[in-house]
Amino acid sequence: MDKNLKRMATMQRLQVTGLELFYRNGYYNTSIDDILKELSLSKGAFYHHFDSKEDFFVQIIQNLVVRKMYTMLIEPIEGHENSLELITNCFENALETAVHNELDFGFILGNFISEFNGKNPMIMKHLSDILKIWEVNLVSVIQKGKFNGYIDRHVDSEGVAVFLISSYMGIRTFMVENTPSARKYRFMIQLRQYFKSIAAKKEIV
Amino acid sequence: MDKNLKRMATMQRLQVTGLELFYRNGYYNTSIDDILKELSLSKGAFYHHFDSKEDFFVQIIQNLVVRKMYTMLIEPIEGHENSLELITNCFENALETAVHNELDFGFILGNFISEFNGKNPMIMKHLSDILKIWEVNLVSVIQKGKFNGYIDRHVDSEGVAVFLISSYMGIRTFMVENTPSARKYRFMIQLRQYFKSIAAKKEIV
DNA sequence: TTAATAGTAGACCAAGCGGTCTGTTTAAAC
DNA sequence: GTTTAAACAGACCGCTTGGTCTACTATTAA
Repeated sequence: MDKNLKRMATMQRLQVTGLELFYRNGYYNTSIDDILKELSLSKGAFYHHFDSKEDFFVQIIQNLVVRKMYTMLIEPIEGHENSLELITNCFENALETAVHNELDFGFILGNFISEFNGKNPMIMKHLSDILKIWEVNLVSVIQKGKFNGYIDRHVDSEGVAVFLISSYMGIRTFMVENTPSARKYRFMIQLRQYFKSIAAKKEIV
Repeated sequence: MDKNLKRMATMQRLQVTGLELFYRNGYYNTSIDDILKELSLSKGAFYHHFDSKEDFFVQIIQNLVVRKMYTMLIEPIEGHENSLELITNCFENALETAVHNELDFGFILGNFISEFNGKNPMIMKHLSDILKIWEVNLVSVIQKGKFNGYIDRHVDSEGVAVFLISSYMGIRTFMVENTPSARKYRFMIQLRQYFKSIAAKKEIV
């Protein structure tokens, strides 16, 4: 095989498995040997491709996490239809994959933020940046919703974004603890309730 | 000093410092030596009082965390006044202590749940129990609010509780990441907005 | 005063960690 | 075919971890 392709393939395999394990067991609780064992690779291979465990993790964030974030939580809410409906569907889908215990990149962020908070400012910076992307996109979608007449013009777009991100990260933590499907269901109903309250009041003019 | 008093005092000191460090650095990332160093105590002292690190942690949960949970998040919302107002004030206060980086026991729970999820079912059970206490109390307060005419009788009390716990744990994670005070402010406004939407509609009869 | 025991100190251990280093295999370049 | 460098294997190192064990000290009961 072409050397460069082989390099890419190995790095990709390491990163995918790495994220999987970091997600399941946490960063500090996952050893490099754990990842290597899963792939039947050696220390030599790992340190040939990555400088350190930290460098490895940062690359995972920048490659896998950012990309998935876009496809799961950002792209689905872009468009010119009803913003609130788009966000609702997006959350619905994201939480549904979470019910089935698949990788959920909104949740991953929250998890890692708790883990690295106060310990590794450099990694925190990277996590913050991604969260910021999500936040900025939410704000702009909400503002679009105001212009399009779907959302009440008096609401604070920034505030809604903060509230949405919070409740999403929160329900995800709460879902791992017990009865994920039932909690998702209840959560979505209350989210719709909240959305109704910030929707534009019809024909008051 | 009386031996039994001394025993209690040492155990208490260990637990308080232990919780502090576990909260700041995580359970797996805090060594027993870290705690011992802080108090200038030895391994001998520790293992004379506790069977293991795990046993130590469980005792912290059962003593400190449960108690603080009551004083911070449960007792403040008991009473016969407007439930929604009580909860609002309670969240306001709890988040304010969080802004000042003090121990926040609602957040502690969320943090530990992420950390132990899938790793230590026994500890997860203990954390779940505490969360359940919070949840049950919220539900009963909300139901009281319905009876008292403060909350719309059609809302799902269980759902509201899920939504509240989620958003609380979520905003706490989000607050550690950046500008805690501003985010708290924005969050509270949206929470009030949500509360308004589930409040009993006045004199429609 | 003495015997017994709770409390404490800290050397020690095996296991696991991130990371290094040397040697071997593999594949592209000539 | 030979050379060269990338890809990989795995022994090894220094350090930290949770936990044990033996010895010393302080306190209480007799």
